[in-house]
Amino acid sequence: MPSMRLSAYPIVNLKEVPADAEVVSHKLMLRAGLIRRLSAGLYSWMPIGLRVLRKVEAIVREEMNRAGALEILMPTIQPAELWQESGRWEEYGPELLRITDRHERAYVYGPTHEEVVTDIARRELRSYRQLPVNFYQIQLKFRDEIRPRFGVMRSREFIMKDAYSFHADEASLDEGYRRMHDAYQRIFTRCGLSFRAVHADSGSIGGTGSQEFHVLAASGEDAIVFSDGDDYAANLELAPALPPPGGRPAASAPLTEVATPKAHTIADLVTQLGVPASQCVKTLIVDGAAGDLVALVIRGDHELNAIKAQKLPGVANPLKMASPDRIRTELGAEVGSIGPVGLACRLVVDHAAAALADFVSGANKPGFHVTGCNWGRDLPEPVTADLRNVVEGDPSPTGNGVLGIARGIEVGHIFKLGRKYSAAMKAEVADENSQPLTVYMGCYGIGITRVVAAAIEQNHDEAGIIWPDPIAPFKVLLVPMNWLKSERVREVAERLYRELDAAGLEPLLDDRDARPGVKFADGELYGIPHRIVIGERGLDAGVLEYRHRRATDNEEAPLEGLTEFLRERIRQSSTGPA
RNA sequence: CGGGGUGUAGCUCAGCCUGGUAGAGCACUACGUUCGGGACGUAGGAGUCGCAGGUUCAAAUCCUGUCACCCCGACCA
Repeated sequence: MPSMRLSAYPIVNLKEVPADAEVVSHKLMLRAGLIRRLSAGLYSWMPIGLRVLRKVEAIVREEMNRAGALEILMPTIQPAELWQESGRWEEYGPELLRITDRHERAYVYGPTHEEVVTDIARRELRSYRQLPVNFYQIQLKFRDEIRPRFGVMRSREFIMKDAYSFHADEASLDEGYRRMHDAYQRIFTRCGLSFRAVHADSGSIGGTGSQEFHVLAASGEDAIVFSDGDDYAANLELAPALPPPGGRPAASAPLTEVATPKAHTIADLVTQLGVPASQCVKTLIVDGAAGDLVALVIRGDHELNAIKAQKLPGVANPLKMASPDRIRTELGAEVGSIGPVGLACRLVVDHAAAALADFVSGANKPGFHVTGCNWGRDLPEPVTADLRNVVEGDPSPTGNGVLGIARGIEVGHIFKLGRKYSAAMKAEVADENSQPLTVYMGCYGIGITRVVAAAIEQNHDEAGIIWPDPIAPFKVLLVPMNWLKSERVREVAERLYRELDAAGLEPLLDDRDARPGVKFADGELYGIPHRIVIGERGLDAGVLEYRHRRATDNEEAPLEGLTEFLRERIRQSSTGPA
């Protein structure tokens, strides 16, 4: 990529951030002038931002090619017929931007390309001997998000690398999936990011296996569960909560009704009755699949896991909380004082709640709760299930170690699709007996634009961005002091700029007539990892000053052989992500 | 979609309640001083007050409509 002189760069960076920026990456990208907003969820990439984007793309492209995938480019606009054929014209909902051309023909602006690529496959692929094959592209997508936010992190238009593999059998699909998994590991490692591959819910796209790749960052939107005992990692939605070890303690207290005026929450109970939340039980009423109601019982200190709950037989999917009116008329209870005792409703009890003795719950009577409640004595032995989110310290489902929870930003997702699209769209090849064989598919995405934002979320400080070397827009920032007046500084700076440029170290020369403080501050905002200061002071001693963006002190750098010096520093800072 | 909020200079915002013909800081231009951690002075340019209608002698300000943008919301038992 070409190097650059800042005097030729017209984009002014901002001291104050536009009021609508909430997350750091959005603020910093705006401040540094990497992106500019055009409209809700639509951003232009400015020169320096584009450089970063291109670097990520280049790494992705190299690793996809290395993994044997073939790059193609499919249109962003797709005919509605394909979506009608796959069934997603109805399924996809308002996120799908539907457009009509001058002939009143229906199109969509593609939010993803399964249909188009499957269409390519069924036209081009004739024989099982052409399999397996993996087509990928790096292309714009559009998803009409209800509420685009966080800048480029959740925008409506974004750049995605999407790959689709086609296989003759499941073993081949497994193998292709594994290759993509390995390629993703290499991609995010090469980007210099700290990340985790986690087991995921395959959700609406369907299919059998799926993993998400998350960049770890405190501001991440997703909770990721991982074990300290092995490499188990999963989405919070998916992590199973094991039943507590050991049996249930014996009942020791009598069932007692207590007045609890104005206690509507577990927190109220804790303060009014002086019991820990873990001795309370909450009873949530949800719609059943058959139009009935189902009561879900979990411990007071736990949270309901909607994904787990809606997978229960007899529970409406998607999960829907019952309306207070229905609860009143059909169960004769008020929200806020519901309990399992004597409730005229099917009960499903979380393992942890089922292991309680002498617990507290609602009395199904406004203003009253019951204490000393016991399964098998005051009410039947419960039907149990896993209903809750795991919490820190729960045992790992693999049996090794305990679980911790971290936050992550989803930047990649790999799926085994199976035959969902190939069957719907008749993507068939001839098998060894010339019989039609419906192909197996996998799909693999990386949010390229989101990777850029995630890299910033993970790597920044008060002063600005700290790019990992491999995706930094420039590797080296040259800051000449007293640029206008000192001919000596100017000569050295020019020489070094040409030298570093020729060596491929992508220098950015700050040749603006600006005060040093401004140059330093801007350099830190931009996050250029390696900085060289050229000043009279150093030149007198025959040296330059070097400082890594993460360092707090300067060190000497040689005037002669600077290229080698920097190569070594770059090697060091590229080896390990922070 | 429901609820709330905001549209005034490139950016951040004041002015609106109580109508009288538009301001500050940053940014920008010119000159001078300054110059190793976001300088200072002087002078200056820049705004259809989102848009349309209405009320009024007079509207950024009041009324109606409209558009755009932002925030919150399905974990309450």
